[in-house]
Amino acid sequence: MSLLDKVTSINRTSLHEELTERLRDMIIEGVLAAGEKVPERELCEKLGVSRTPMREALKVLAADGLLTLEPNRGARVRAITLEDLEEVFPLMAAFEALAGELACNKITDKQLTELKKAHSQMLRCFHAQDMTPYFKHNQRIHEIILEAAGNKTLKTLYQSLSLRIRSARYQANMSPERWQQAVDEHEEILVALDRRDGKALGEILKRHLENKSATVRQWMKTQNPTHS
Amino acid sequence: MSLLDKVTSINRTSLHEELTERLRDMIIEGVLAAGEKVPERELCEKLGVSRTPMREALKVLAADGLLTLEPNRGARVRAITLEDLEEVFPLMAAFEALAGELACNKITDKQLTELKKAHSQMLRCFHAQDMTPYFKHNQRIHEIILEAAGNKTLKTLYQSLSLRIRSARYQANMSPERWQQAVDEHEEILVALDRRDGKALGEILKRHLENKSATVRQWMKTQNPTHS
DNA sequence: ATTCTTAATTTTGAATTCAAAATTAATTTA
DNA sequence: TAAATTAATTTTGAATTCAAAATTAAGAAT
Repeated sequence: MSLLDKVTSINRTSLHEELTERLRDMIIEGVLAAGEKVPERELCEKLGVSRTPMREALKVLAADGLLTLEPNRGARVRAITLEDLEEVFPLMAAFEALAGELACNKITDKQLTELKKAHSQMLRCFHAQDMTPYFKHNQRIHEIILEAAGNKTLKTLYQSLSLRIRSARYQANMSPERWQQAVDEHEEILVALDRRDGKALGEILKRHLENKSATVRQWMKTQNPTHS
Repeated sequence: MSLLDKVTSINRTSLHEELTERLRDMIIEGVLAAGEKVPERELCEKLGVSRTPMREALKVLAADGLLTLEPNRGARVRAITLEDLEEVFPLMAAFEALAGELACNKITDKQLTELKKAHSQMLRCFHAQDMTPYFKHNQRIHEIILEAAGNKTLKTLYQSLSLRIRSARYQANMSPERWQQAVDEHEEILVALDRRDGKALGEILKRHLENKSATVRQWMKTQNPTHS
C-alpha cells in the first residue's frame, strides 16, 4: 500500500452541512435564543450564503427537533417546556443505562484511565465548589462512557436529545446536598465500571439521571411555574 | 367557544414535508431499493416538483438515517448492514422496555381492550400460519404499547429506528419454534400489562426484542455471510 | 382618536438558472 | 485493439428569480 493511499480526502463538506453545524452551535451558545424567530435573510447575509443551503440546514435542524417550522412564517428556535423535559429525561436515562451496560463489556484500559482522570479532576472542582469546570469534566465522563459503549447510533441519539434540553440541563443550580449526592453517584459509577458490573452500572446511571431530572424539573418550575 | 373555533386549519403542509413522507414511503415499499442511487431528476419529473423541495426532503431523510449523501454524487438509499442491526436492536429493546414501563402506569381500559383484540387476532393468524397478517397485528400491538406510554419523543425515535431496519425486520422467516416462542412472549406481555407490572413488562419486552434480534441477525448472516 | 380597510413592503416557498464537478462518449495514441 | 487522453454531456450544488402569503404602513370611516 503506497503512502498516497493513506491520504484521506479533504473534508469538502457541503455548504449545507457546514451551515447545519454552524447554526446548531449558534443555538447551543444562545446566539439564537430559544423561542425567537430565526432571521433567515440576516443570517444569510452575515454568513455570506444564499437562502438555498440555509433553508436546507433549517429543515434538517427542524427534523432534529431544535427548530420548529411554522408554515409561511419561517423557523423558530424551539423553547424547551416542562413537558419536553419530562419526555426526554426518561429516554436519556434509558440511553445512559444502556451505554453503561455496553461499556462494561467493551471499555479499554486506556478509556478507564481517562475516565478516572476526568473523575479526579471533577472531584477537585467539586471541593473547590467551582461549578463551570465541574460540569465540563462531568460531561466528559458521560462522553467517555458513551464512547466506550461503542454504539454510534446510541451516541448520536443521546447527543441529539442532550442538545435539546441543553439550556435547562446546565443552568439548574444544584443544592449543596444534591451536588454531594451527584458526586457520590459518580463514585459508584466508577466502582461498577471497575468491576465490569454492567447491570449495576446501568441502574446507577439510570438513577443518576433520574435525580438530575428531578433537580432540573424543580428548577424549571421555579423559573416559570406555568411551564411555558 | 363558537363552533368556528373548532375548525382546525387545513393541513397545508409544505411541499417539502409531503415529499419527505412520500419518499419515506417509497423507501419502505422498496420502490427505492436499498443501496440504489436516488434518481433525483426522474423523481422530480414524476412527482411534478422542482429540485429545491426535493433536495430539502433528501437532506431530511439523510439526517434521519434513511439515505446517505455522497458529496457531488447525490443520495443513495442506505443499505442496512449487520453492524447496523447490532447497533439498532439494543436501542429498540431499551425503547420497548421503557415503553412497557411507562405504559403500565398510563394505559387506559380502552387501549387495553384494543390490545387484547389485536392479540387474539394475531393468535388466529398464528394458528392459521398466516405470516403477513400476523406481522400486521404484531406491529399493531407494539404500536398500542408505544402509544399508551404517552411519550411522543419515544414514539418518534422508536419509529425512526424501526424504519431503518424495516427490510430486515419483516423479511427474516422465523422457524416454527421461534414463532411459537414469540407468541408465548406475547402472552407474557399481556399478563404483565394486565397486572400493571411495569418492571416485568419492561424485561419481557426487552427479551422479546433480543430474541427477535437474534433471529434477524441469523437470517442476515445466511443472506450475506460477508455482511455487506 | 380608534378601528377598519386597503395598499405597499417584506418574507416565504418553490422554480429556474448557472457554474463546477462527475460521468459518459469520442478520439487519439501506442 | 486496448489504454489513455480529451471533449461532450449529465448531474450536482448553490445563487438567483418569481409568485404567493404574511406583515407592516397608510388612508378612510366611524
